[in-house]
Amino acid sequence: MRPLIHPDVEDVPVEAILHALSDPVRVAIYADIVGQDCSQSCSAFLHLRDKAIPKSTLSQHFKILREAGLIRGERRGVEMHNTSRCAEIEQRYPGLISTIVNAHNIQLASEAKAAKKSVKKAARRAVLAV
Amino acid sequence: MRPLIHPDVEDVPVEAILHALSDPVRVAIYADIVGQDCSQSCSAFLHLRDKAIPKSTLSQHFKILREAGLIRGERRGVEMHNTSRCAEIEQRYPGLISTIVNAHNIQLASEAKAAKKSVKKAARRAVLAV
DNA sequence: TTCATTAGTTCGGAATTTATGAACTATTGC
DNA sequence: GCAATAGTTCATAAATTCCGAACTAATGAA
Repeated sequence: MRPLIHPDVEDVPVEAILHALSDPVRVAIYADIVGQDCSQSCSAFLHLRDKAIPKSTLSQHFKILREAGLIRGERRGVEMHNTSRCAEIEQRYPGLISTIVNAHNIQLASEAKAAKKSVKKAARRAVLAV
Repeated sequence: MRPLIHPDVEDVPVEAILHALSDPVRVAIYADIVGQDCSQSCSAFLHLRDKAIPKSTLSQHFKILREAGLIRGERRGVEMHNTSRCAEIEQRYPGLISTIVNAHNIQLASEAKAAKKSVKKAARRAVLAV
């Protein structure tokens, strides 16, 4: 097995970072890792496993996040420990990570709101249908 | 010819914005359009035409930027007038556009520096080779 | 040690996306 | 009308991404 690649943040073009975070599964994973304040983490993917994302795909996603300099992965025995490298990126591209994660959270919030509304609408329809 | 699509910013997921800006040609175009303060613009692409980017490809790039809600395109006679929709995006995702454009500029600056260095190195090599 | 289990990677081909030349549309000016 | 210009669309070639199957590497139990 090849060793994991962790590029110097200086060598990562912004496009690579944006590309890494332009996938819904990857932003979700990344926001999750950043969210738990760079501390513990067994693998942010257990709750994604349910969503039927095959592990080979997840492995690729983690690789892309790693090679965009976004996360650091360390083998801990049989499993992987992933931590965010936000401090390093902050140094090179100030504000980038926090605004993106923030935007992602805004989106999650508005999705949740929309879902609630559509439930209400469905309920209203159900009432009208009686 | 189909009419141009300009989605409501509310309907654009962050991923679409990040994806649109994860291409070197597109960030360059977009940074350029944002750069000229949402005012004039004939088409930010004249200087890219030199770089041998075919016009069908450029057309696609503009389409992707438009459909990510990043720019507004208006036909003005035979040509296109493109303006940034940064104010609308700022409202929904505060700071997102400015930090990304900023990061892009930081990268351009460091690339310019690296290029200068490598010129100096080449010059040094040339001297040593005499 | 050997076997089984768990976590993750790698490989290869299918599915999807992107790039681009050629043909087309729409507008302007002659 | 015709020619020129700016941009779009279409079809297909090229590049990416997805994902199942096979593999590796570490752990624990027998």
